[in-house]
Amino acid sequence: MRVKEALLPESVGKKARLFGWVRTRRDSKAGFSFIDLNDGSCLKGVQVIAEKNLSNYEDEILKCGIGSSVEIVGQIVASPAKGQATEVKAEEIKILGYADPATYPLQKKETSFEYLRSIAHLRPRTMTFGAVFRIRNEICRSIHNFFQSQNFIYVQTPIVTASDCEGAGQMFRVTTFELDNVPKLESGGIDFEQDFFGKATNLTVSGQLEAETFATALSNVYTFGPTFRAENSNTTRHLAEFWMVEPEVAFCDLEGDMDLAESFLKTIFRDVLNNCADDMAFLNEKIDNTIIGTLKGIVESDFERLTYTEAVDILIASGEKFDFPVSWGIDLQTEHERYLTEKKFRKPVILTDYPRGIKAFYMKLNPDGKTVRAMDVLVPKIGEIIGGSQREDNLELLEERMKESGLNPEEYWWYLDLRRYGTVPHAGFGLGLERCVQFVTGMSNIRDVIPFPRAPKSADF
RNA sequence: UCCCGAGUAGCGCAGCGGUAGCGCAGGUGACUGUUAAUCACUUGGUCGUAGGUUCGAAUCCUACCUCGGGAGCCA
Repeated sequence: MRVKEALLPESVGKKARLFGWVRTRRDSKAGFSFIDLNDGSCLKGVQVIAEKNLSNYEDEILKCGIGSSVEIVGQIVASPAKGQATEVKAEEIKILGYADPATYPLQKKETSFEYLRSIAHLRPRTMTFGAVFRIRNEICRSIHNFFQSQNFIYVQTPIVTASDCEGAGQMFRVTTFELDNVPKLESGGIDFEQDFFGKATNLTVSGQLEAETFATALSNVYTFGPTFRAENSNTTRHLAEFWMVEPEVAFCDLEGDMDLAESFLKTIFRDVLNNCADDMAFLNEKIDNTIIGTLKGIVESDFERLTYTEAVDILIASGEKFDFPVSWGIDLQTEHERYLTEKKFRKPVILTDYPRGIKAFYMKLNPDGKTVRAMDVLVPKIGEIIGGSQREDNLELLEERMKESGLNPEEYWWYLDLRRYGTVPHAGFGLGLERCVQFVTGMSNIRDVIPFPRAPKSADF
């Protein structure tokens, strides 16, 4: 039985065999101890009563402190004291593994997230991280449910890619070369033909282009996997390795894309509110007392939708003093996005139709020739949580945009084939999983919502 | 990468030119159907690293390292 079940009032009267870790132990001279047992199945631990008539009470139970792992067999009874409905009257307690209280890094007291990052192998045992990672799991389940229930096909796109540029950021090189002896061409360049794949390869920065190939065959698809960016970003919302969800939908325009993104986020938030109530209540109390209210508000209202041009007009007319002045054509700064989401509208905002010059080559050109059918979903505090677009489905325009972006269309022959043979309007977006978890949980640093964060100068564990 | 800020006991912090302190954790004892239990006593630190200024540096200066916050890049 898991602790979660042992806590239910209807479990009273049942016999239980529980496994878990000791959170705290309180001894009573009256001849028994309270053991707070947690197994990660839920936020709370179950209170175990260990009486001194247990054969190993003196020499084992009184020595098992915080962090020790135990197996407990006992009867679930109604608790006579406040604080819990049930407790376990132990009949047998086996110590599976001691944790020396003098050196065990976790304490009963709250510990800084900064320090917990340095013991990332133990931090899942804390209340906060347990809650965060149960919620992260619920979000992942919700993501799959959302797409599967609408007959999207889950496609696994490659992690190693030979596209030398997918339009997004610095990439990690993948090679089997000995770095102190890299084969060179006579011209002095690197001879990638001798490398493992016979060409230069990198870790993927996005599965989108590959997902498009499946969308133009299976209609509705999504990817969900790790993504890598070698940017030297040192912020609370960037990682070098993160997880991204990328739906791609054929026969869909930007409006359909926005509708999908909005119902997608609402579904995730609703599922978390419904299925992680205890964990959310805990985080709402300890981390950020606005998260539950914010999520409920979002689920019940419509996202604000406006064009980039309208947003620029609003920002100019706002009278706010921005560090970066606003004018049509600039990329919006964090301060501008925050004004829109946190001050002006106080809810998620979808911005569309950005200037072509600041967006990726694959986004569909509007008839005005100046803007593209892009959309960014912005949320308070986090900023961009989803970035998407309707894709350029016109062969000539796409080739033109590639050249404009300094890309060689020949290297993307397979991508262009999708427009050459039976092209269709299609659209999609990318959701940064960790940013979503951050937004939902209120955790301020993205490194605290992924089990083992990878960031510049940081790849421990 | 840029701009700030911080590195002092296992953890959280104070001290900011004159012989290193508090809370929590750990240890010992008392007390108790307890809830981050409580109370008393107690162990524990070449003050991030390397230089420099000074009679004297945790404290002032320089460089470096690491961490945090903000910015850029983005998800």
